[in-house]
Amino acid sequence: MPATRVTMKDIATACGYSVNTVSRALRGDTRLPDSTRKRIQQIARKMGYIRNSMASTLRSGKSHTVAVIVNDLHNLHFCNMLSRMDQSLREAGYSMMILCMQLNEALGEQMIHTAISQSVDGILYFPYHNNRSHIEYMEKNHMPFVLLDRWIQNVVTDNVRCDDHMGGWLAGDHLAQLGHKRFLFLSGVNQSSSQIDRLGGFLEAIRAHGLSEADVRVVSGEEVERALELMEIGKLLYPLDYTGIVCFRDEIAYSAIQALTDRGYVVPRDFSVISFDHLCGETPYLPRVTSIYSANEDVATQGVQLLLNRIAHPDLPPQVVILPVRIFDEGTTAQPGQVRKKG
Amino acid sequence: MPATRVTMKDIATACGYSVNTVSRALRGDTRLPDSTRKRIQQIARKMGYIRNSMASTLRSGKSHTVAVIVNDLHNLHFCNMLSRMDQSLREAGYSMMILCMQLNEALGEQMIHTAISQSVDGILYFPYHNNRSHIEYMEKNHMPFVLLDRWIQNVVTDNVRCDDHMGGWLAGDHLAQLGHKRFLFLSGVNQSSSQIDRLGGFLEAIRAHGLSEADVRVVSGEEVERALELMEIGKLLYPLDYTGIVCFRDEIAYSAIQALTDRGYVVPRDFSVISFDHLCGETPYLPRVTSIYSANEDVATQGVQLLLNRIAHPDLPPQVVILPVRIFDEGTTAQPGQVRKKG
DNA sequence: AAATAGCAGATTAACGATAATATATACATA
DNA sequence: TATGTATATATTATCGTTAATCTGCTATTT
Repeated sequence: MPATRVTMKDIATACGYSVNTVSRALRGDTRLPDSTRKRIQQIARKMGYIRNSMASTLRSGKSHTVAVIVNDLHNLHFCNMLSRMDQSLREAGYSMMILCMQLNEALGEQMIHTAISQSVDGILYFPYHNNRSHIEYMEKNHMPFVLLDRWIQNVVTDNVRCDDHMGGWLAGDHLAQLGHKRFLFLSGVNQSSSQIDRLGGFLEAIRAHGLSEADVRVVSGEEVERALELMEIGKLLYPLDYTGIVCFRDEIAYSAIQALTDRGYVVPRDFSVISFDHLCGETPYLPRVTSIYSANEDVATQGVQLLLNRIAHPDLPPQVVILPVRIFDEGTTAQPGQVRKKG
Repeated sequence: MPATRVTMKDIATACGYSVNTVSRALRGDTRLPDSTRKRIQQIARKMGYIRNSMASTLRSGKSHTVAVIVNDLHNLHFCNMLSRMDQSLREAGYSMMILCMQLNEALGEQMIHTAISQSVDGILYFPYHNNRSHIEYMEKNHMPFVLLDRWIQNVVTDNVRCDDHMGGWLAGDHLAQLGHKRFLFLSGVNQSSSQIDRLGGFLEAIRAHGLSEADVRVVSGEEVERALELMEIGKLLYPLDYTGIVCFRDEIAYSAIQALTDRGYVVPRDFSVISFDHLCGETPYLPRVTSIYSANEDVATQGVQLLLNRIAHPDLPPQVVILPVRIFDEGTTAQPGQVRKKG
């Protein structure tokens, strides 16, 4: 084995054709006679040839690679979607490059920079905060992209997300119908569109049941502070007689239920807990929480679809896909009982 | 804004230097006068220049990118490590490319192929089965690589893993010391070195307590069959009077505890459960299971270290790092009580 | 038989960067 | 003054591939 990689030139000399003919044979150009094409392909295989994508991309301008820019690899919600995207993209002949901001959206521009530098054909972007600048950076560089999961204020662009408003409405309607009158809304990071929509839908639903915004206490905190906030649930709840707890995402619900259980409360006897994502549907070992399911796999596949479409047709008008949601009852909600400490 | 990307040539014409000088300035070559370098850098920034990595890699032969080949993105154990690796690599000036086999190791060769095609400088490889062929493929192509988490029979190469034998020993010693006499060992996929080592260590420990292999029932199953297998725990356990359950990884333990609880058993009163990974240490919302902690973050950082070292010094002798393990008691083990159904 | 079209394949010129080499100037040395 | 040395920059070749263009040759048309 030589120390350097086999190139098309090597194949060309080995089989007596020109480099160009080898290139076309290996790309499956049908304008070559079948016999020639097959012979070259066979020799290439025998020589262990591996195409140099750098050269190919440099010359052709197409990398057949898509970057996915994501916030956090610890988050199962994201990981599940990444897995699906990887599959969809591979099926379409694309590679996926994962770029992770490690919860620090300031790195977002750097990630986009890397993606452009690597000549990706497009970007699947999961916005975190409600931040325009990264969008503008992609636009400035003529990079096709699709926003996933959330929307950004005043940005009209390709976007795939779930019907968060409807999700919030379903949660509110569910709890109100059970008879709950006061609520704790444990939200995630401020200013994300998901949070605004879910809360909005929730309020709309309870208003329809004769309740008002005054009956909801919204607690929000940065990811890192979540645990701390939750430690105070007991304090927040008891004097105000909340019985319904709405969590912005399942992980918050897990922690909330844990905190409640640790304090001797029983779910759903003392508190009803409802959440979003329904992670346990996809990942069997996770705790089961009544949750609004938002078809993550569709966000992934449709996102890929939209992006590939955008790459092929840069001048199409922006397309927005809003996916339906439904509620999965896993038994963590019930009619309100009396709120009290056990034992 | 022009429709095409800004190149070094554009910068060169804009500032009156040659392309070569621009290239050196942007790479921070100190043999250029400070004034020139800074001026060029500033102009480049103002023009929104983004280096074309394809061209750079093609010419220089270095991509400053490392591929991580992993099995499954749904697995938190992997995701946690990916996150760390991403961090370590970025700090060292490298990018990370994640390639996922989707639990199908047959795709492994294809992943390596992709990595080589993308001119990565090295590969961090998580072996799944005990399979030599992929290793040989990397060697044949002179690709620096480090095996992570597991070792492969008869393969001597850079390798970072935890002391699985000691881990198994700790688990066995812990349960035997509590007084357990019969065990169920719920293993993951067959033939992985982790499983062999953990089981080996476990057996060694219980032998030291006067017990034997006959006291252990090993149940193994492919990932996909895990759920099914676990549904039979009740059947397997009761007639044979097992009280100690060792799970190959935390997710199996979660499912096992769930299955036991569903059947009316109480952990640890009826069964002691011990496991490996201690995921709940890193991911707070996960169920707490007494578990052998294997310093995942060190596997990640040391793996990166070894690989970068190997890239820099291809002729060093192979290096193996075995990381220490310790037990975290989360209260799912206790002295054996009577095994019986509740209610 | 001349003109045309189609085919198989070769030749040449990029893509955008970096490495190797060359040049021109300024200054120091003998 | 001639020579050497360092500095600052330019010129040229090259990485491996693909795109555009070109050359023969054979077969078909008129």
